[in-house]
Amino acid sequence: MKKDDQQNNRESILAAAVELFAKQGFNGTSIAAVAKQAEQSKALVQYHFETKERLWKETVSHIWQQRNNSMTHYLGEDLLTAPAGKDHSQMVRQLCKGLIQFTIANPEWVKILYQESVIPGPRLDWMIETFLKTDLQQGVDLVKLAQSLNLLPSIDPMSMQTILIGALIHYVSIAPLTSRILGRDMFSDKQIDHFVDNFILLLEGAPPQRA
Amino acid sequence: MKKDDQQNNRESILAAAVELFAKQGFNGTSIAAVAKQAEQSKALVQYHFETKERLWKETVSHIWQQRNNSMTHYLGEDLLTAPAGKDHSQMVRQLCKGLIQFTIANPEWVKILYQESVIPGPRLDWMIETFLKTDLQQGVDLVKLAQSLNLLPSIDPMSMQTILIGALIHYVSIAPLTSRILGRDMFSDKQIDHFVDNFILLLEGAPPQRA
DNA sequence: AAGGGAACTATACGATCGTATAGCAAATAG
DNA sequence: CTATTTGCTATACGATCGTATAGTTCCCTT
Repeated sequence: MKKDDQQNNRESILAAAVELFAKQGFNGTSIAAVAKQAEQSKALVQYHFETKERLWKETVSHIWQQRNNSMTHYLGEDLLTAPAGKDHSQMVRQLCKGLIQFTIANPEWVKILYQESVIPGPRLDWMIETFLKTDLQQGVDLVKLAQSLNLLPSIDPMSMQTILIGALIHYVSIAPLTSRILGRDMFSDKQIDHFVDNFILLLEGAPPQRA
Repeated sequence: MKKDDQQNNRESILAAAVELFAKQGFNGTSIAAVAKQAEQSKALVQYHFETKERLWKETVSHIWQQRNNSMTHYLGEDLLTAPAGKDHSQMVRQLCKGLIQFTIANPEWVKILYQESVIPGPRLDWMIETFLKTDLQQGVDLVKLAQSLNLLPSIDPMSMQTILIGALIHYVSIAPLTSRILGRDMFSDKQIDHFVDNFILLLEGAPPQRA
């Protein structure tokens, strides 16, 4: 029963760290706060993770691992198992909704990305080498695949990826804010559908003028 | 000579605070660090700004004020003084390039926005009430104006605003990161033009398929 | 030139930060 | 059954955090 307890305690600390690091960032999160959130002693946190930096790295790795698992769940099925027939509009819809819902279900990595990408330093260096290089390549590859299936406009893939990810992530990032200002729940299916519908109109080539 | 000195010292502290709060966030920035950056004593910072929260609020206000001044410079002229003739593509181009270059010239507010929008709390509440409500409304109004001039696709203005701002801000936000990964300077005119050109292709309705 | 107030300094407070270390109980190995 | 390792705790360290307060300098007013 000892090993199990250790795993449970370790994981509960990690889960608490995920929540706090994503919400408050590296500097805003103290080891004591993580310990309190996990209902463990501060000393135990340091026993399992040695230093704050190591705790942070393990936390980010954990977030990215969850993210990658979840990603295949949200995107893999729809895009790859139905490559042929279907309505184009429906497939783009699935892709965009998948990306948004995936981001809503996994908001931590976006928060970490936006918090750390702004601060040059060893943490950003580590993230770039460990995750972001690969991520960028995979994102561009996904766009290329979608373009080859005529799901996305055939503009420069790198630019297309920036626009796609930028628009969708931005929607999710400021959704809590927009919700409060507008008094609507931007995370509701209805609002997401509305946004995606309009985004698709744009992707399919809604002209600036009808004339 | 006393008033002048006071102004200078106060402003040098504010300038230092702008830099540090944008780069490191509220929690990551200490009063001592601001003082050191401004080459002033820590006590002087507290004399002028009382508490850290007040310093932060004045800093954010200062950032937004600069931002609003700069905004009219980057957008006001091009859009409003040439409402009639001109090539449509050229005007959208001006609008997009203007927004990107404006964001590059004023990166602080985006950093503050993305850092704080993620953390629910009194600071976000204050920002929403003081700036963000107005900002959102103005953004949507700008899109409506552009749409009425046939500069942007006539989809839902709110969605259009999210896509436009999201894509452009995202480009700037991860530009340092992309630059390092790809080995190109994404802040160079050449790269910005390339991105904007492709974005315009999308806005003008590059179809998913040519068939 | 006397007085008052504004700009600024020196110094110290308690709290909390991340880290270090010594010890303890229980499980496991020999 | 003893010895060693493992999971965990108790406690304390120096540094730095934001804040508080008393004092000093110097311009401006009258």
